[in-house]
Amino acid sequence: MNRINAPRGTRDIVYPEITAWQILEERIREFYSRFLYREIRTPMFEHSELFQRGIGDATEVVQKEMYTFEDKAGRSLTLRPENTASVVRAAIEGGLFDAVFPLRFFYIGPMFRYDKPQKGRFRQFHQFGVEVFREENPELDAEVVYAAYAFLEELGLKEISLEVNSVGCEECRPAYLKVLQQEARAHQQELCLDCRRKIDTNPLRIFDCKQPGCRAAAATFSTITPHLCRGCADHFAGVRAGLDTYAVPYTVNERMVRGLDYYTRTAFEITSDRLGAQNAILGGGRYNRLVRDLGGPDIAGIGFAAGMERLLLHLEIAPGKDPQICFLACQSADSRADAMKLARQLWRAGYPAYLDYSAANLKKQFRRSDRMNAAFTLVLGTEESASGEVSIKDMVRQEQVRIPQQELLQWLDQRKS
RNA sequence: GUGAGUGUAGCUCAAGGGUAGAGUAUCGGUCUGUGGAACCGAAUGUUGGGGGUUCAAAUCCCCUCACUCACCCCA
Repeated sequence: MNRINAPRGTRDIVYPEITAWQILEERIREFYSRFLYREIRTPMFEHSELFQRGIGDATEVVQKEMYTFEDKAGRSLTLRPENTASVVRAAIEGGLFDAVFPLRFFYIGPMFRYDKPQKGRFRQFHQFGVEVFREENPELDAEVVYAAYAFLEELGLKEISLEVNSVGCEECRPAYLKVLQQEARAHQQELCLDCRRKIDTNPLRIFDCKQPGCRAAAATFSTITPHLCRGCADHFAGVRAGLDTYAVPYTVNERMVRGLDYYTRTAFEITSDRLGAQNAILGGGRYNRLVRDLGGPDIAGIGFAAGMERLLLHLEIAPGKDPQICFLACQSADSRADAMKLARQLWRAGYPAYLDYSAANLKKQFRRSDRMNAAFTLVLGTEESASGEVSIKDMVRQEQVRIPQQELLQWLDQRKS
C-alpha cells in the first residue's frame, strides 16, 4: 500500500507547536474583546457567487486561486479564500445590522487558496480578522488600524512596518484610473508584458511590479492622492490625524494597492522584514460599497485580516509550562487496581495523571516518567500496596516521601500552594 | 501558472555504477525498588513512485509526485 500524505500546501499542527496556536488564539480573543468585537464563525464554504461578486471577478484570487467544486445537487460552492464576504453575507442574512450593537465582529479560522506553496504560503492557511459596520468616521479607521498594529506590538513582533493609503471611492477613482492609463500607455515600451496587460485590466497593479523598468516608469506616474475627491481627501486626513492621536507609527504609501476589489478610501498593510518574499502579515481597509453590492443595506464597513502562519513564523511564543503531571508506576500487576483508584481520584480532582500499565521494572518506568516531564512519580510497589501507602518522588527536587494513599490529594494540594 | 534546488531508517545525513551505512531516536540487556549517564545488543528501508540504459542503478537518462525557495499573487 502506498502512503497517503496530507494534500499539497496543507499541514498538520501537532504538539508542541499546537500550544503556540492555542496561546495565539487565546490572545486574539482577549485582545479584541477589549474593543467589543464579538466572535463570528461562518461556514468554510459558500456559494461561489458570493466571492465572485464580493472580492471581484477580475481579481487574481477569484480567477486563479479558488477551490471551487460542485456539490451533489449541482450547486457551485467554494472553500472560502477570505472571510470578509462571508461575514457581510452572514450579517445581511441574519438581520444583524438591526439586531446587534455595536456591529463589530472578529473571526479566527482556516482559509483556502489554490496557490503554489512556499515560505509562509499555504493552500490551507489561517487568518484572524475583524469587521466593523456602519461607522464611517475616519477616527474609526484609525481605531481599527490601531487595533491591528497594537496587537502585533503586544505580541512582541519586531521589525514590522505599517503603510496606509487612500484608494478613493467610486466618485474619484474612475477619473484617476483614466489618467493613470494614459500615462501608462505613454510609457508602454518601458513596461514588461505583464504590466502592459494591466493597463486595461488593473492599472493600479503596475505599482506592484518589481521589474526595474516598470518601477522606474511607475515612479513617474501620478498617484491617486491629488485626484481624491473632497470627501476622500478629508477622510484620509482624518485617518492620519486619528493615527497620530492613537500614536500609531505609519508611513503613507501613495502607491500601495490591495488585491481585493472592494476597498474604498482607507487601505493599509503591515509587513515584516523577516518573512522572505511573503512579507505581508496583515492587510485591510474600508469597503463602503460591499454590503450594498451583496444585496444588503447601504452600510459602510471596514476590517482587516492577518495571516497566522506568518505571524507564528517570526514569533517565539514560549510554550506554557507543562502542568504538574503525576506518573503512576506499579511494580507488578497486583498493585494495578490501587493505582487505577488513585488515578481516578487525581483525574476527578483535576490533576493530570498518567498510569503506566506495563508493570515493567521501576527503572524503566522512572525513565518514562522523566521523559514525559512528570512532576511526580507515584510508586505503588508490593510494600506500598501491603500497607495502603504510596511513595511520591518529586522528580525535580529528587525527594521522596511515603504517605497513606488516602492522603494523596491532600498532600498534592498542599504542595501546589 | 513559470523557474531553480532537494527527495536514502521515525529524525539528521553518508555512500556518485559493484553486498545500502553512520549518528540520533526507539526497543532489549548490564540493572525486577528508583529517571537524566555509560557500555553491549536488536529492530527498522520496494533509496518518493514509475519507466529506461546496463551483466549490474541509491548513483546515469526520461516521466511523475512531494518538499524547499523564488517569480506571480497574497495573509
